[in-house]
This record gives sequence, C-alpha cells and structure tokens, in this order.
Amino acid sequence: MVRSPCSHVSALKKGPWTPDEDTKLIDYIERNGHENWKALPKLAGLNRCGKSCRLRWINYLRPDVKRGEFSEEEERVIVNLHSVLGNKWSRIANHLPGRTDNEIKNFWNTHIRKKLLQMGIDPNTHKPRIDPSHLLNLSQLLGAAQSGNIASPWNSFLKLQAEVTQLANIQLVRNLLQMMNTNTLTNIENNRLLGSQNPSLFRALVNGTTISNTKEPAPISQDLANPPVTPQANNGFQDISNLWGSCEGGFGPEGLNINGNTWSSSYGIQTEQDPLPALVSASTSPVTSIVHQTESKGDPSNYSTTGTPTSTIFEAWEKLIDDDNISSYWNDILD
DNA sequence: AAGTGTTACAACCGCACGAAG
DNA sequence: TCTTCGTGCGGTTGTAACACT
Repeated sequence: MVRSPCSHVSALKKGPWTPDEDTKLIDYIERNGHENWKALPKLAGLNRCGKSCRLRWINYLRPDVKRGEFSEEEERVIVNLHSVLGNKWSRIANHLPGRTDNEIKNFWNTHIRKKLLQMGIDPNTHKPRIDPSHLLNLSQLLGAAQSGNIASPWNSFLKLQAEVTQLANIQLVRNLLQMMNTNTLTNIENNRLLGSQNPSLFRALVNGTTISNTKEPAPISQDLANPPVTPQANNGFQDISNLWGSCEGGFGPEGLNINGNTWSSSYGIQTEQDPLPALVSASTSPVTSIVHQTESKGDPSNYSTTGTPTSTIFEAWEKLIDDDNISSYWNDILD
C-alpha cells in the first residue's frame, strides 16, 4: 500500500514547535484525549499533521516525560538492555519510566556509543573489536619483512610474532565467547557440554567457525534492568559484559589486553591504562557471570563447587583441549 | 570577533504491522 | 481475502548551541 505521508501536504507546517502550538496541543489533549491523531490537529487548531502532533506529545509534552541527564543507573540499564534487545528503542524505553525511545536513541548515539567505541567495544555486538589499524600494521609489517625494508629483521620478527599471537588470542577469545553466547549456553544448562568431549565444537572454536544464531530474542519475561538469573533468559543474547566477567582470571590477573587496553571483568572496570571514565560504575554493574547462573540451576555435580565460577569454564575448556589431545599450540596460546 | 567544526537533540521520513471494513 | 487506515518504530536529517582556531 502506498500512502501519502503527511509531509507531502505542503500546507502543513514542519520544523520546530512554537510555545503557542505546544499550548494548543496540550490544551486539546487534556480536554479531549488523543483518540484519533489524524483528526486531532484540525480539531486542536493546529496546522500540523497528526503524526507530528503525536511525536511532539509523546516525546516532549507528555506530563510524565522525564527530562534532564541520564543517571548512571539509567545508563547501565540501557547498555544491558541494548546488549539483549539491540536497537529496540521502544522496548528499552519500556524499562525506563519517563524516558522516550527517541531520547534513549539519541543518548545512545551521542554518548554511550561513543564511550563504547573509545573503549574498543563494538556498540552493535557489545564485543571487543579488533582495531583495523591493528591489522593494517600487521600487513605492513608483513610487507616490510618480505621486501627486507626493515632495519632489524629480528626485531620486526619478534614484533610480528607478538602481533600474531595477540590476534590469535583475540580470535580464540572471540570464538570462545561466541560459543558461550550461543548453543553452549543451552548445553551448559543441559549439563556437561564443557565437561564432555565434543570435537566438532572444539573444531568450531579453533577454526573460528561461528555458530549462527538466527533466533529471535526470547520475550523479556523479567525486568532486564536487573539481568535475570535464569539461563533461559539469556537465550543467545547474554549480556556480553557478563561473559567478559567470566574471562577474568582466565587471562591473567590483569585481564585481557586488546589494543593496549586492559579489559577487566566488565566494561565498567578499567585499569589505569585506560583513563576513560567508566561507562557504568563497577559497584553497580551487575556482573553476573553466566556460570554463576548455570550453577544456580544446573546439576552442581557437573561444576566446580570449590573454585570460582570463572575457573569452572576455563577448567572445562582446558579439559576439552586435553581430552582431544589436539594441540599444544593452543595450550601455549592459552598459557 | 569571526569563521569553522562538532555535538546534542528535536523532528521528520518511510516502512511495517494490525485492525477494521 | 483484499484494501484502507491509523499507529508505532527505527533510521536519518536539520539545526541550534557550543567548542575550537
């Protein structure tokens, strides 16, 4: 169906609303409500299209609209919800009373998105991203090494090796997260995937094969402002910050180093190497590890009851490697 | 002080979907 | 079942305010 948008009606006013127009709209809606947005402008004496009136009312004039800066708590909720829902601004707005989808969208694009990028996190996937310049440097080094243009070939080799090792580390962690973030979660819930021998999954992990997840996010059955503790609620869209929380300790006491930034248990926690302000406060950030969640529901006998939840995953991971007897190479990388 | 670039946010646009006829 | 209409949603644009040179 092709419907002429109200913008095609040239006689109707566009652009910023005047205080007079606002008053007319508020007066009318307070007296008559807004049963029919299309008819409303004419009845209210406004030279606007209904759509414009609706937007103005919902985003600005509604009495329950909360104006002003977003609190740290709201910011945290938005990040968490976005990691689960993606750009579903209206659904995110449902969890933030007084905030509109438009406001949240703008806040995301102007503040949060920027912060995440500065922190090296892909705002779309909520995963650490590999800086393209990093890869560029690598290819330049390779080119230089091949053409013999480097003053000290040995130094460049060491540098190159370090780069490759780091990239391999990143890729491994990404694959691990990918698995943890998809099928693995369900399998953990159903017990002992990580404890069992699963060569195909291991190959997928090592080869970087992604396990696609085309499922729609599960309906939000709980208040995502406080991330659920049931494994079902994750359903492949687990807050990645939580997964990073699982990595802590698995990659040394300082966490994982990517592009010069040391990542700790969530994006909210950074070392002095990254002087950026915390995206959310560490104290309020719900770093609820997926393993924690699993332990609370699954068969305890399948998990370490003495070690930390974090160690459980990596113990299982190491066991997987050892059991398959595949390569000391990957063990070296993990070490 | 003027010009230019950047940021933040209000508003617009077009598509999708559900309800009603 | 098809068409029309109203509404909701997400992406994009326009512009005022601010920062920088």
